[in-house]
Amino acid sequence: MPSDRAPTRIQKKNRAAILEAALNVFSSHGFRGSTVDQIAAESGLSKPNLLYYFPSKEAIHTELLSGLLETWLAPLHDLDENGDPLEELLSYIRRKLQMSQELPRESRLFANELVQGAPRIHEALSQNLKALVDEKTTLLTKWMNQGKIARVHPYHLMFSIWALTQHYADFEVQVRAILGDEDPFEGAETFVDTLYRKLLTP
Amino acid sequence: MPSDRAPTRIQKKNRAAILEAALNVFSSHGFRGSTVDQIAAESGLSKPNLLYYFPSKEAIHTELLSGLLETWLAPLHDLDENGDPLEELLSYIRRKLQMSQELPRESRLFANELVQGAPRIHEALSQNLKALVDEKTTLLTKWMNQGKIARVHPYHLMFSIWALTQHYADFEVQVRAILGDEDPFEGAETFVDTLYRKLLTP
DNA sequence: TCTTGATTTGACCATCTGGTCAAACTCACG
DNA sequence: CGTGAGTTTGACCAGATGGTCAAATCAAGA
Repeated sequence: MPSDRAPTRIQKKNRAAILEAALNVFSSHGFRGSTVDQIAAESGLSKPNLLYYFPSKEAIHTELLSGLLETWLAPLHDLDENGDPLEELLSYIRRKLQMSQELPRESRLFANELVQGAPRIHEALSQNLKALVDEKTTLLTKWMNQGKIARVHPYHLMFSIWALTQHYADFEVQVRAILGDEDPFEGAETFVDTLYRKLLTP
Repeated sequence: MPSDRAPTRIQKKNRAAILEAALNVFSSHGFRGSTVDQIAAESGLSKPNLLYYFPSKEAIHTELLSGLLETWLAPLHDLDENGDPLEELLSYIRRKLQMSQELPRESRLFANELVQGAPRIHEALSQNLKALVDEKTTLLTKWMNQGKIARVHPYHLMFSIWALTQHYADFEVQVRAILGDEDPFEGAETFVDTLYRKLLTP
């Protein structure tokens, strides 16, 4: 086990390789469906060597999730009280859609965890996420009261944005099976933009 | 193994019990995360007895999925060419939402499979589902051309309906973590109704 | 009631899987 | 270049898991 001193060059490289490999494996097979051997192979390390850097499979998974949570919530964090309400929301939605396109593995990592009842991130949901969402829905309600955007249920508005944007990453196989060669994200951007403009224009 | 004669009373009862148990287990842990022992315990049978009725874990899973696919696609099948376009769509959406509420296990069973790349139902997606969707999107396009509903990308309209309605079943933990005691489906119905009325009213 | 096919089970097996460990090897630095 | 900390690995282990099988039990019709 690496000591608690500053990480060496090799430690940095190998820990990064492991997390990258784990993201691939966990996001495509879920926690239980992934094996340490798979992650080891994918990262180019032997299994004992991998377990020299992380104490357990669970530890890798936990570190991945908590490390990515911040990235995952950043767009919502950035929803700006001082911007134009409709444009702020549309830009949030566009960023979420972009994340589905550029970080589909991350999306599926969380999707896997959530669909199975979130046994390992239940706390983060009802603490961090809940607090952030409450803060932002308060802002949304304010905008609605000011007549800046149409009045809809703010929590369900949130859910709809997550559902719509993450769908393209989480259920990518299905989307591709239907669309064939058509690029999913091209049509998606226009579609969601239209949808939320119509929904939210007062 | 039961012969290929007409199933006995016991066969019917036990096969049903196994499929019911398997739905519970597979939908909450995914295929790989579920064990034959779990399904056996849940169905009240011993493991060898369970394997007397189904040749393998995989066979149970396959039968579940293919058995439920029809139920799952029924609401879309029922989209009626001769009804009022907007009302037909809204009623489809309401039915999908109701299925999320009443059959969340079924929804999560498919979600688990899809998020992991649909290794076991890829064919059904690009055959049955694709054909049905193509048929119905043709109808949607016709309605759009007739000016009965607003013109949007029909495939993405479909995706949005699936994403929005199934979200409440698939990511139920998250929804509940945010909503607290509030009933998800009460707000959801009003929300999606408003949303699709605004989107689709020409 | 007797017989025969259907049903059930305890014991068992091979393989997979997460994890350990001692020994070997490598690297950076004095 | 020598040395000690850091790194790597082959061999191994215990428990979990999917699946088998022969023997025992049960149920329904002749």
